[in-house]
Amino acid sequence: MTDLKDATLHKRIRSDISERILSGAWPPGHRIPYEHELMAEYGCSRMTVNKALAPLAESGLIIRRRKAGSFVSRPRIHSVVLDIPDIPAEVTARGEPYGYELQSRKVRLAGRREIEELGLDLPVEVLALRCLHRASGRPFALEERLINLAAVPEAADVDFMRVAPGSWLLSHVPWTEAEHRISAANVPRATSILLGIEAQAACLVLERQTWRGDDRITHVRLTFPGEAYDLVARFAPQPAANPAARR
Amino acid sequence: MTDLKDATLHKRIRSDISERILSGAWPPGHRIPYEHELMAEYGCSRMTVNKALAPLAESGLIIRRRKAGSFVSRPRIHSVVLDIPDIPAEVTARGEPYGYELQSRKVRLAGRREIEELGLDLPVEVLALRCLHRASGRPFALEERLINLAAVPEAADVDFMRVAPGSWLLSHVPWTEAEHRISAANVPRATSILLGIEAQAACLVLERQTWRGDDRITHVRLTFPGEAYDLVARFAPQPAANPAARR
DNA sequence: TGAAAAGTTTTGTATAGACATAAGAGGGCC
DNA sequence: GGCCCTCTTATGTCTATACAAAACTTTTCA
Repeated sequence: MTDLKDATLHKRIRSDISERILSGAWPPGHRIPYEHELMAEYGCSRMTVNKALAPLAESGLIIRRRKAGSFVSRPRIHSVVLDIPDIPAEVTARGEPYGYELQSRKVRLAGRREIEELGLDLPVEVLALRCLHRASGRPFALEERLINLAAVPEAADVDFMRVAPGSWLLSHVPWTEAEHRISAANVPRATSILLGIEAQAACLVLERQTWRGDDRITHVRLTFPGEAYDLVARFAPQPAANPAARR
Repeated sequence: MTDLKDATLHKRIRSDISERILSGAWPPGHRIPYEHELMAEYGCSRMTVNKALAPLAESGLIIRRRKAGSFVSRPRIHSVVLDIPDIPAEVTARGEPYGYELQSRKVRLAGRREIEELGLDLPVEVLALRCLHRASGRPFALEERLINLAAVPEAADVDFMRVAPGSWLLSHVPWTEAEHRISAANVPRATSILLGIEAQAACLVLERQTWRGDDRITHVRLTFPGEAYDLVARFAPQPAANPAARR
């Protein structure tokens, strides 16, 4: 019951409770002790109990209702923390030498399809980049990226032969929102040739759209050969670190 | 600066600060005001300021050091909350009629490959299920599931003709950990026939392994026709609700 | 000069009390 | 029975205070 790992009292109360919930000892719907009962049990003040319970309510593990009490929440949380890869870091983390190659770079007005991908209304100057990431010399991912030069004019002067656009953007442009779309696709022949795979082989496609406030910063499509790549998300419900890993 | 949406003071302080960080006004490394400065600015007690800042530190957006102060943390968080679908809910949420069909059900000793998928050491009795989920009559997902009967003996008596195994497990068996693997694959011919797609069409494959403590509960592989299905994760860094959606 | 000691500042945790708010429980009235 | 009002109870938020721990700064003393 008393967990010696957690030094402070409110953390110990919190982990005692979440442990009982997650072990199934307290099933969904079960009423957990009132604050004053926990005060008595742990011999502490109500603020301390409240500090233990409030984050459990915020994370959705319990539901609190005035007068009624606190209850283990019914619908089990069903979301997962997915670690989205920064490709150079990802490849080197696997212990493979990382290679990067800028294949094309153009500044131009966004085409119709690109306007849609960037979600813009009117034509705008974009920087269009296509890069190939390699692991141990083999193609690892094809990156097709549009950068909105109206929002990030500095990008026009960066030497993307040397630095990958994802890394540069991540460290130079703050963002407030991102949307990821993960899908499977049969890619066009040109793409399959670049990736060195068969024409009909399935690929994992990760698209990311990034905003800063209302400005669209960038849209990127990463195409991974399906055979060689998985995304792995591990959910350990405690709001601790997220130990995501990849094959 | 002052956000009228957030009724309570500590939430307003919290969102004011995270807003300035996420907009880039306070870049990584920037020292945010001391607690006593925020007390003066908002005219409140230190406990209230602390209640605003503590979750920001816990979520990793800021780093707090005694004597030195609190700072915007350097490495930008790069993970994403992905909403993993409960298929019946998912289909009906799209406004399509949901159909479910149990295709096969067997209790048997786990085969070699299945032992590996369940991560077991020795042979064990499993319940093997194959179900097809339909949306508007069309195949939506193929579910291939193994349930470890040593861990969940009750599953042997459930009528999985009527209730989908995912829904039953979710509401009857608590779990403590889950690992998800997302990949793209060209599926075997038998699967493509079941899903009513071309033999070489790419599919999105979602595998989930669930634990309760050290016991493996279930392993499931969901295969979605790639053309018809995306996973979408929207990252809005506020630790509020996760507004995930799907195409 | 240089290392140890003392002081200062900031965060971390906890207490006790106060008032507000929501909502279930029960009683009385039509 | 059904409806409204009041009473009660549990949570929600906040204050003021206290002491502890960490870490940077200054002073002291060998």
